[in-house]
Amino acid sequence: MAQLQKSIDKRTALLKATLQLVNSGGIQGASMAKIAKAASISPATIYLFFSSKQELLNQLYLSVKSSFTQAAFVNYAEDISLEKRFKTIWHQMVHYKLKHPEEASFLSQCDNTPMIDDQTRQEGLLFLAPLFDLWKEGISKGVIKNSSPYLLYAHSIYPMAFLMNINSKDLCTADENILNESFQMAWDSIKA
Amino acid sequence: MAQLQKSIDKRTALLKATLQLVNSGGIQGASMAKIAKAASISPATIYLFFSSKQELLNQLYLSVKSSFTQAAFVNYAEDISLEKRFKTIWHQMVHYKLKHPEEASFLSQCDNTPMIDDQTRQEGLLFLAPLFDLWKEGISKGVIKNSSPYLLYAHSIYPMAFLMNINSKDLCTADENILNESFQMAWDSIKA
Amino acid sequence: MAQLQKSIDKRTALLKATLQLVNSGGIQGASMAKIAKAASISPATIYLFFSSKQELLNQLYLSVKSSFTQAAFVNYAEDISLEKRFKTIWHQMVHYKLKHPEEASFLSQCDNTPMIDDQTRQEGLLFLAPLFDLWKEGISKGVIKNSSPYLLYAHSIYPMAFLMNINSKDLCTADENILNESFQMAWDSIKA
Amino acid sequence: MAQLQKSIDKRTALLKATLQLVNSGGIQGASMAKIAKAASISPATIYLFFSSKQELLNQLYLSVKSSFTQAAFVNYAEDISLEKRFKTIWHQMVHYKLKHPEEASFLSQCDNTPMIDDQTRQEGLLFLAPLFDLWKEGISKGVIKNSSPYLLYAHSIYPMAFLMNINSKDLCTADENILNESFQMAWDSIKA
DNA sequence: CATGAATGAGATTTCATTCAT
DNA sequence: AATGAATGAAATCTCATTCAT
Repeated sequence: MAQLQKSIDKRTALLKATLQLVNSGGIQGASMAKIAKAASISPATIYLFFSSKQELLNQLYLSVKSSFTQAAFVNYAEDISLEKRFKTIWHQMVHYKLKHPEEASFLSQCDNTPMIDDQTRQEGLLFLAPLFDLWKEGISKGVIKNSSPYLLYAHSIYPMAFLMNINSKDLCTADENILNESFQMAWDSIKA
Repeated sequence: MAQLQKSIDKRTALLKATLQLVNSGGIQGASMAKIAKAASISPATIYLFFSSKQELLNQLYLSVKSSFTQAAFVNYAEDISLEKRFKTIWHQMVHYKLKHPEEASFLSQCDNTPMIDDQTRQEGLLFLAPLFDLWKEGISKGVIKNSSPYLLYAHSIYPMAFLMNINSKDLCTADENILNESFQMAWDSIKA
Repeated sequence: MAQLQKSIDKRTALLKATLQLVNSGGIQGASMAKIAKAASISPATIYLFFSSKQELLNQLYLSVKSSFTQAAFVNYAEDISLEKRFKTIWHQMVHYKLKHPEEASFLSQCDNTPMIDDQTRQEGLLFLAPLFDLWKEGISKGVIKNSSPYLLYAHSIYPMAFLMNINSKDLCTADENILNESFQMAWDSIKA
Repeated sequence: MAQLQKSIDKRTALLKATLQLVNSGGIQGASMAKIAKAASISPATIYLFFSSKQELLNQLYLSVKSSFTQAAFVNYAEDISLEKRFKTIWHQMVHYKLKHPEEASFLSQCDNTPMIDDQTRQEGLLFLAPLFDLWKEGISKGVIKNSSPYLLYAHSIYPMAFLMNINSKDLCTADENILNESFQMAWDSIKA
């Protein structure tokens, strides 16, 4: 049991070290040697947990995506209006990204790199199922535009990434007002 | 004069070669050696035009961004309604991205890589001045929401990138209907 | 007693696994980790039986050489003509190599690798004693050329390896005729 | 011209360094780093001449094989008896191997390693064409056994490798007498 | 006795960049 | 101005071996 725990800890330490290194120097900057050193293990040991750098990054992607969506869908009550439910999810997403800038930045960096497999990306999308269901319900109720979930995502969720980006670069501070404005735009774009 | 022309041609050839290589193998895959070979010059010669790989990529970024925005703002008549002017710009942007997938993909890849300097990114935004002016006009006329241009951009232009991404991966075909739906969402999000 | 048997079984499994792995991927391809996995034991356990990879290979060499020569000298009757006795041995050797291509290939691979110690190679030659005795007898009877057994071996036995090699690469099929021709050459080369 | 010469020299130095290292420590022992150091260049520079370690070894194989066969077929007069011509070739081969033990040992090590491609091995065989022609002539004249050249090779040339092996290990000194005996065996095995 | 976990050392290969010409 | 040659440094990954349990 102690052994298993140690193993899990090491895996976690590896994922964490990778996250930080990608954050500070990009995917290129996160070399296996640096990751190993940051996790206080030998480079060779990484390969006991992940068969390649690609797999390490893909696993990290899924891990972060999972953590992100879990935060997004917490406190999810079905007994309130659809708009309010969407608003809750949206704000929880933003809140997560503001509170975990490393995770947010990592996910952004993954958006357009060939290091993340298409299949892994697909798996990552599955975590969004509750949101997709919400939209489906909204469409059937005539509250949401009858469009592909991809389109709804592109216009109501994807803009967050840009917002976080410029926020982290001090071009624009994501204060309460800004966030409310942004949510309003998101909602306006998808509401029927 | 002939000398100067030859110099410009080489620079152009370098930028083009880089664009294609980044497109087919990611930024990592575009090594200086490959770029040199694709442009039919010596690796050493690259450094007569660009002081480093970073600068080459930054210059390419500005070049593509410029080409993109030029296409976006062509046929720009001031005598039609503001919505129609925005619609024209929006569709011309989409049209450019569909017609120049390499450029579109390159810009996407640049969105979150540390290879592009913040300063260069800023310069790139300047090309969007006409759009920002349009929004300012719209705001003063009460047609556009009174928000930061960053927010307006995040919600009405940035979603395109996602759309192009999934289009290129065959998850969703960007046909006429989809584009119209997407524009509607963009407009709904920013209109007052 | 059961313990001892289990120990012997493991040793045998290790040798077998090594043989197969060397056969399919060369000596380089047979890593200790793969050998362990193929023999269903832990890498660390190998070192309870063999002090190093070198020793494992050397032991395997002796084991295969022993098995090969045992097959060669079976049914060895002293009451027939010397040529017929040699012919029997020769054909039994060929037969063994054709029937056990993994063993044959392994021995070939060992011929010129520094992984096999000179001393072990010497020990391997001892298994050929009956053949050397036969030659000594032949020499004294004036039936065999009065040469060093090394020379006799080089010309009458060693060529088999080449034959098996090209047979396994489909350059030449070792059918009945070919084998008879080859034996005739072997005999012609050493007969007085 | 000076540049070209320097390039050729470096290639030659690389081949030579590889030959020596393979000779002293086996193919495994000849790491690219050691080869580079022995040739007094950077590891990266090797790849300007050979695209991989495999190719380096294959090229070396062809180079040595070519040098070996050139030595074998020098002073080749057509106006003497077929047996004498064969004898000349045979002795020149032996002479080369005795004088160039590193080359001889390298060729032996190549016999059974997967690092040498089948195709390269085939190319290597082409160098033996004059010998194969000689045999063909001998067969048609009824002087040589009517067998496949592979068989003739296996019994008259291949034994040399074994001889050189044990010679280099002081098991048996390849003096004049031994060589004459060995040639006699080679000839007896293939003569009609 | 047996092992899963761990690793230091080293393997091959790549790359952005420089330098002599 | 232009370059082919060259490279130091670093990348990913492997392997024979050990050790705490």
